[in-house]
Amino acid sequence: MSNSVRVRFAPSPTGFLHVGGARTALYNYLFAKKHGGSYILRVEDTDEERSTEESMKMQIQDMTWLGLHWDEGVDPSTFGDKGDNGPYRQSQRRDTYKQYVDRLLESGKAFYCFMTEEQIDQKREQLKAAGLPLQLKSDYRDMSLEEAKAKLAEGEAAVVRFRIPDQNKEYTFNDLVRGEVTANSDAVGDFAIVRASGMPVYNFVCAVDDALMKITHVLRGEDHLNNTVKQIMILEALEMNLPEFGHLSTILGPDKSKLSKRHGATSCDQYRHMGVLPEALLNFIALLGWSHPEGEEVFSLKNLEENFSSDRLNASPAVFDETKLKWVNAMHLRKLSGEQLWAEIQPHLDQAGLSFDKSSEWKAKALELFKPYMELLSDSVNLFAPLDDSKFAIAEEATEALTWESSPVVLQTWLEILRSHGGETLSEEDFSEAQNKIKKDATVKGKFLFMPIRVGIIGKPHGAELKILVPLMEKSSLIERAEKALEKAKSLQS
RNA sequence: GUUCCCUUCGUCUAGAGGCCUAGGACAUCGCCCUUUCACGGCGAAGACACGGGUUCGACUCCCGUAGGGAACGCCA
Repeated sequence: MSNSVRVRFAPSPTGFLHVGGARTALYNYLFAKKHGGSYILRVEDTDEERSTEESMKMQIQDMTWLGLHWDEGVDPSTFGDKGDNGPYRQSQRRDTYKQYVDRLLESGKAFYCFMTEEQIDQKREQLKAAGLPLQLKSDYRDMSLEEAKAKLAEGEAAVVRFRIPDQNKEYTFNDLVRGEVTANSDAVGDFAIVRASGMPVYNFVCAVDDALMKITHVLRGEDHLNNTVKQIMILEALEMNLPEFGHLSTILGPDKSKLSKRHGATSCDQYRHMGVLPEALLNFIALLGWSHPEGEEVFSLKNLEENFSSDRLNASPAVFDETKLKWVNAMHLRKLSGEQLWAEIQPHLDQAGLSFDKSSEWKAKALELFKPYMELLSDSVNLFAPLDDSKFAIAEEATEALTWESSPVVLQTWLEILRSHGGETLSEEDFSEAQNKIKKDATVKGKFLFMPIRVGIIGKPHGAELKILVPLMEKSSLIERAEKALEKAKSLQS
């Protein structure tokens, strides 16, 4: 029944949340929403060396930032358990795993293996030399449990391995994104399910937990495709229910190799700091391997929840194109109200040391003006910098305009108009009038009129429309700037 | 080495045998708007990896080849 759908995202806490992980999380989340099911967050921290509490918290924070909230799993605020199928951190489920390991051991479907690393390496070399698949068949696969336990009692170290069937067996399953996938049992060796330390290994815990947590659909990265057979074997050996599987394509870098750090930013955290909105990131990654039924390119999470379906998932790998991400971000930026946008850019302005003690009307107006120029929230820094008096400077590329013969006159006239102006600020009309007056008095037009004024206002030859920019500025500030530009212009004349 | 997966414009993709003269989006280029830049509007250029089948007909189905990716761990 559709309302019993249960999916999970199961990251291992060994670093930041990668955009690929975020996409897997997103698709699982959407799949649950679409079917009115549950979305579970399980933490796969069985690697005691690499897993850290810190990573888990960062990843949880990133997922929360993205707005991908889960129904069950590690609680995002207390980091305890939320839901009835916990604990949700595999490191806390060792007792549970032990029962299932024992079952396999007792039924002879798993065994203790005492091979040393050297012995295993040697065996692999032999297989390689013979041109055979690198699938290990342990020397201990037929040792009785009693005998093995005796060896254990003597203090010998052993891992537990799953016993691969002797005769080749074919496994096929219907992959949600790839259709029928077939694999043979001889494509895998006697794989380890418990380390010598007693901590079980991924393929085992993953399979067992999916069954125990009643997961119905497993949507995960393509890199797990080959693991699926192992997990099916475990589940069958334990007579547990099999979930359905769906293997998502890999996300590639611009050079078409798997997206990695050398390609630049790969973590959600990095994109957040660059000034990408969570919904924009979600929007963009959703399109990496999935397409909207209506062909829409810009949409909200809500829209995604309503329109997602796994049959529009694409099996081929996709290149992560930052240029398009920025465009998507720009589109989302523009949908925000002035108040919302200001809240988003505030941290970026703070970081750049810009501060504006202005009314919310002023902020909204300024933002309305700057929106079309923004792709990333961090672009606000360059946009707003001209409005911060403490940051005013005549830019290098502005000097040419100041060397024109007519420029000092233009600036002088502009200054006089400002000084004789009554109010504290200039309206758009005031500025238009001013421009016309300068045009007449200084007898200049075109860029000779326009450019020096611009430089006298923002210190740069390019930028937003002055008629909207000027009303955002204090007259006193305009005067000060014009004076600086005039001074510079005069010095350049000689 | 072995196995598995993938292959439509530069990039993301639409396409479930005739609707395809292969559609859209980003990027690129041109024009318009604009006394700057951007936004916006209009337009251009740009792809079915290759070879065999199957079929009246193939981007769509099958088989090979090539290319790319992944897996073969006491990592997940």
